[in-house]
Amino acid sequence: MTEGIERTPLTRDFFDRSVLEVAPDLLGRTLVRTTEAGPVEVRLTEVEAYAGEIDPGSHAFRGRTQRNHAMFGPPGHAYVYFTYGMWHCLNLVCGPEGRASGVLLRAGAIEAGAEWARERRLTARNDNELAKGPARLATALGIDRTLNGEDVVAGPSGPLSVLHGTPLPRDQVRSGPRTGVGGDGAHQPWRFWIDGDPTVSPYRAHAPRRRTT
DNA sequence: GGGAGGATGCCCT
DNA sequence: GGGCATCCTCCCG
Repeated sequence: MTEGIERTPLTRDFFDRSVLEVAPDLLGRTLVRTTEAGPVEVRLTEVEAYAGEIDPGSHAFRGRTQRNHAMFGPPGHAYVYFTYGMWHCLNLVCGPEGRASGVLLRAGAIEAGAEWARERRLTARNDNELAKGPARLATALGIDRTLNGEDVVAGPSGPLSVLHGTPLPRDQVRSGPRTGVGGDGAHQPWRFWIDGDPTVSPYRAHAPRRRTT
């Protein structure tokens, strides 16, 4: 049982950088969610960068609103949103403060507390599917809007924190277009994932929804 | 394994 | 009232 740097939290400075630096650097890091049920740990395998008010794909593109205000706050905090009437997704706010940039956590591998994750993700056919997709990741970790604005670098005793995890060789990082982003933001290669990892979610290009009667 | 379509509620215009 | 940084089921191969 080695107590090395792997188990120490990331610092505020880690997040106080450009989102395009932070996003790939989050791969391989450990996200810890602590509830009364027990802690669940996930090793991040897929993320997407959202560059705030200059990014047509970002929730902050049209400025500050009641929903997205957490993105405009200091880096190292959570931005949790509710979507499609059913799902939550988790972002980590990056610097500098006021730019409203953030990283969407899209997928990961459950490394501890899998029994709690399985209880929340009854439709998962195997453990690779527990956190394969942003809403699945949030569900597996029991994340909802009560965590919006939560400090994730305050320390491992909080409800949500990010640890150093295992360093990832740079040549294992791949990048490509973001999933589900259309319009002017569609072609930016701001999705990052670990090459060949079985927990990375399938890529789906943005498709406009057809009208339903 | 993959494409189509429905679910479902909140936010913003 | 339209659209959503999605997921699940059904159906086809």
